[in-house]
Amino acid sequence: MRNVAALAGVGIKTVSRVINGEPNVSAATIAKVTAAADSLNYLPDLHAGNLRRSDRKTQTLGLLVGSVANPFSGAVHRAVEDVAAQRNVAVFASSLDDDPNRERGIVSAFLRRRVDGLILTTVAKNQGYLQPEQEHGTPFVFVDREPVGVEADAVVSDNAAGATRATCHLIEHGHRRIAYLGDRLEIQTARERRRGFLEALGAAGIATNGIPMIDGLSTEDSATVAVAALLQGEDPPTAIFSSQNLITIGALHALKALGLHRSIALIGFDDIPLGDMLDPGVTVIAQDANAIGTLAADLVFARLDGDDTPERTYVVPTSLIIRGSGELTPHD
Amino acid sequence: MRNVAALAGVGIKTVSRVINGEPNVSAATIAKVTAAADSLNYLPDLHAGNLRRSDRKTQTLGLLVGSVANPFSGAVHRAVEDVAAQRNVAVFASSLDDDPNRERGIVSAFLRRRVDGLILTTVAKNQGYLQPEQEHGTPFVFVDREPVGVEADAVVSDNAAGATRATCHLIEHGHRRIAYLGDRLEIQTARERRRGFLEALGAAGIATNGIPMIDGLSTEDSATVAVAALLQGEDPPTAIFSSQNLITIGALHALKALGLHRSIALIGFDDIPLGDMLDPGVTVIAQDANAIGTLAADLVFARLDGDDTPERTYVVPTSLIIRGSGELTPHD
DNA sequence: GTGAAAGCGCTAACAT
DNA sequence: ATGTTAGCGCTTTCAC
Repeated sequence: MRNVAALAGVGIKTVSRVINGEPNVSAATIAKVTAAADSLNYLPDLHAGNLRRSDRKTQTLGLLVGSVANPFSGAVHRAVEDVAAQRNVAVFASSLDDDPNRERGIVSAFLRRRVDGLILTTVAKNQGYLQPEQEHGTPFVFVDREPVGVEADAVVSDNAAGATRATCHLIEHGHRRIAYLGDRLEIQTARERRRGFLEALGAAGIATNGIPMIDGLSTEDSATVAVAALLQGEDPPTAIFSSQNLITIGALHALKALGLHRSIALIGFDDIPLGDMLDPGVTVIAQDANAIGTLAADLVFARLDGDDTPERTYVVPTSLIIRGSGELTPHD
Repeated sequence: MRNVAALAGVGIKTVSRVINGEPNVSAATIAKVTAAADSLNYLPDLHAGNLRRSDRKTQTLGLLVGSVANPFSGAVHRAVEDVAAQRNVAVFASSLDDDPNRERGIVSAFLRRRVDGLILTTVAKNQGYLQPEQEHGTPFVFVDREPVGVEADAVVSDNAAGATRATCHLIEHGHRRIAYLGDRLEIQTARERRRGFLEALGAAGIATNGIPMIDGLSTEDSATVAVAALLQGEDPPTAIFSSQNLITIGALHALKALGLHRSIALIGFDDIPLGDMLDPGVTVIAQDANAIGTLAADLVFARLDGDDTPERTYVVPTSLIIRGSGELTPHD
């Protein structure tokens, strides 16, 4: 900036004014400064400016998701980016892999870089460690899972209701012996979906003891193995409710390998890519990742703009997408 | 930091030494400073430090991809992040949507934030605008597409060879009338894959005039429409080579809607999710997104570590994954 | 082993 | 309409 000022033959503050589009600079001066800046390929240092700027905003957001390689996370990320881009805000993205030990390290890496706000999918038992930073004024929005130990906005799917809907759909198609495939119980959404499943069975008067329930599935392969064992064991289920996209894909592999994909019903929570192209199509409870990401970003910016209404949890509805696999009956 | 120094009863420089793990501080002082920092929830400001630090490294990388919601981009992103995380480097990710007008804006947003290096999938005709920044010492690595107008490292798939391989595979299965579905010709990879396709036909002595070739497909829907028209027109092909994952998915929809998915052969460039679960399975030329991302990140860090060997392009091999759709014959 | 002073690139506050 | 001075939070340099 000094060099630009020297080349343009003006003071450094005038350059600052031109760069930031501040008023009270003559057109001739603007032209001189712009020309000098261009010829030197000058790009202002956002962080140096921020150091002294009164609002202290870095125009940066931190986003923590399950994995940037996961389609659900990717869709959320994209929605957040689109909102942020309109305000010239850049987005840091990190993958958590549902590892509670990485959580604090990643958050602190964001905070050291003085992000203006954070959008987080967390997995640690408690997010109380964020409280000092929150009091300091940094807004947090949790997505997919609600925080524990700190009051903050959260955007989640209606996990229990969606699971109930899926289960009722299977029951309506005549199923009584429905297996449940779940993620690790540390994860809040897994517990919610599990609860919704059990409530549907209860409401239909189906005894839940003896129902095959497998928790703790965290990878596609573990689901494939578990489902294969289940279907080849005694008294196999006539339908399966799978509570997460990778688990659904694992279950599909097992069903296909055993040639049972046209006889055992399946509904998955979370849509899967090309679910409409399989035979039968895969019936799912779809989350609206785009709506979730957009809302989360809007909330962060609203807080940054001074919104100080009480923190709350926003529930984004899921939808049942009927494609065939969930409509198989026990007699197929 | 001042507050920490005051609370610990030491000078500010001593706090700096403790935070950065510099030597020549007594154990007792370290303990005092650490306690003070903890009680104040102190987190150093990375950018303020960087302003005066001699190496001027922000521990930040910029990544520009097609879209963070695209599975290929997501896999590249994840690989880059994993390499960066080992060095405590955070990653900015932005989506380009193959829009040349957005390219410079995003790059300049990264540069204003003084990223240490850039990994870019570009689409503008020319990247000469990066030259001043490159001379200034910022390393660039291009992924998926080579740059024009600037000498820089690039990591690409063997696009032409992969397309040739796919086409030969179809020819070996008896096809002579093979349709080509391509992305917009502004995109370098699209041109390379097109070239590979034509070379395979030429080598087999198949006349290329009259072969149905459709370029400029950029969305799934446009591919569906184009393929439907192609198959219902006069003299339809017996096989299709699709040059990109979204196009392949669009083609699959058209084939299925017309009930031709078991009679028209199809090979796609780029793997697609659940390609193994469809019926028939989708034969593809798969890119190794993980290898591409890892190599690109390794190259950026090598440059940052002082590697000054000549810039070059690295070619990552693709692989043919046989699943059924590419092995249908003209008589099926 | 420790601290004081200067300065990184920029903006706020106050001149002129 | 423009420039000057101080200072953001930190590291450098150098003195103690």
